[in-house]
Amino acid sequence: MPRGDDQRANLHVVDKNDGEAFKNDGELAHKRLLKKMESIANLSEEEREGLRLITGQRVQLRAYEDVVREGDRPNSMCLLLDGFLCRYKVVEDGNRQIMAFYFPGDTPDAMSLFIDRMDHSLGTLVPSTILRVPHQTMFEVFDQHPRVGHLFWRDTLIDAAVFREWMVGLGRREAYGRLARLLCEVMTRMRALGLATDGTCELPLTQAELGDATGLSNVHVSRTLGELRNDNLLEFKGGSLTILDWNGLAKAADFDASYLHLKANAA
Amino acid sequence: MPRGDDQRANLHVVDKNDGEAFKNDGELAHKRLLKKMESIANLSEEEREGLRLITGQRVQLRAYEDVVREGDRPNSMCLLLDGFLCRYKVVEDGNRQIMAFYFPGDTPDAMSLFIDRMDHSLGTLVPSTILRVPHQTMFEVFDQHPRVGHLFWRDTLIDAAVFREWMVGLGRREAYGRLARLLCEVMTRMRALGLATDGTCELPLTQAELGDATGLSNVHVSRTLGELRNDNLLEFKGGSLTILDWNGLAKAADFDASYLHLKANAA
DNA sequence: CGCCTATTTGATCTGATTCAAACAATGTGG
DNA sequence: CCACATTGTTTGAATCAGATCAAATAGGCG
Repeated sequence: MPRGDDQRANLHVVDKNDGEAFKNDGELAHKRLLKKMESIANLSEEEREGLRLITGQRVQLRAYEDVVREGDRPNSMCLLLDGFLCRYKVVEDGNRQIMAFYFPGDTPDAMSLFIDRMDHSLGTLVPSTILRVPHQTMFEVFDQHPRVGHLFWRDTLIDAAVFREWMVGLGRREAYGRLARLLCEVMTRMRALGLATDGTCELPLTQAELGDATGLSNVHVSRTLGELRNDNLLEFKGGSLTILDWNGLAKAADFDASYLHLKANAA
Repeated sequence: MPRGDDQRANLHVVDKNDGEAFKNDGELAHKRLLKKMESIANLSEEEREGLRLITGQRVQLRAYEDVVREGDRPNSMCLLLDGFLCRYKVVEDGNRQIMAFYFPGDTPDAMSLFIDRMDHSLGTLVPSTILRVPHQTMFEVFDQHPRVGHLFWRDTLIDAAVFREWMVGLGRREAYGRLARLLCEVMTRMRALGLATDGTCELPLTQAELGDATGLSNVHVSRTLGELRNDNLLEFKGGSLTILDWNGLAKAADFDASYLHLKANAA
């Protein structure tokens, strides 16, 4: 990311829920991946076993650091273990468009398995831990367990469905609903990953970043967020989002989670 | 599509180039698919053979007819043989966002292989011919030829890359560049499929449809297109696009085709 | 020719941007 | 522990890109 600082370093720990200690990285990785994949598919025992084979090197990143950058030709795929990532692209006038947010368990650059050169960047928003899984490893797993490949394929397709939904927001919805929608989506996905409690979840974003994601200026985000607050729909401060009135917000957002293609029990 | 009419039925034949007659559907399908896949990957002989196994039922559609509709649970995948499709979603106020255009050789609903329920619709813009390939068939091909599966996976990932590019346009670029970009993309893709000659290709869209794709009103599309014309960058009428000054247009659009991930010889 | 749809052009309005300044919160160094 | 620096948020005023409304014009087609 453009900014190299680390100001908000200790603002944020994504996973407060599980106090358990993990014997090794593999165990945490497996837990995260399992939780994620279970949110989008019913896993067979074979698939679970296949997922267990996905291992790699643990890497700790600071806030506002790039995982991969436009133009890179990565030979590994990242699994987010803890933290918060975004996919973004910077346009010539310096403006930035954030195209997606990623949470623990996500594998946001699975695309690099079949696309050599990154056409955008992926960066952290807070200090984050990732697992770098060699492409080689992934292809071996796919060879042995084609169904696991299909799981990841499904995941990349859902990722694309989210892009489409954002496109509709950017092209055809105004600020109020657009923001409402984004916040509904974040909460829904966080919930599915077990990372939300009582309508509250971590969302360590500045209003400018929210603007980069919704195609709005930071000023207008401030105003619009103010409206949402005024309408008693939500609270958003200190890097944390609380939805006070889910039905109200979902209605304002015209939100229907089906584009996330979550399994019934996860949604 | 909302409109059920067939007004522009004989306005348009996409593939004027090949006068060849095809003994059967399979041959045309194979030709189209090969051309498409060759534009995004270097194919091995095995992959070519695998692609040949992809067969199905030929279906003729009128203009403005849906191939699949939001909410559907298709059990087949469509390969566009001739015509012109778009992916779109309608929002509550009646506005529409077009999310992608598809040309002969594209398989725009490959996603349905791994996503049960359509979260958007896919419709024709002119009379079109598709091949309906049962999911079953596709899975059998993937089983026998995993590399063919990977080709399609790559294709769905490139599709997603195009969504991202459009997102950036919708969120962060103004009308002039946004429109210029779309037209650069269309021309580049058509050229890669061998469906453009001398900077001219078919683009059977109304200005309102162009607006639905760029998130602009038809009125503003008219004005902006006027500017592009005034700047001697292009001509657009009669369902056909001619780019008069590629460098000029690409510059205005800040267009870099790398997000299309075409093979060097195709780009 | 006449109908229908698409395009163009003009006038007005508005959601959102930009510029600017005040204010709040958080972290840093003395 | 306080003062200062930095970054983020809020509010106000001016401006602008694009939408909307409305009417005129142009193209195809039966």
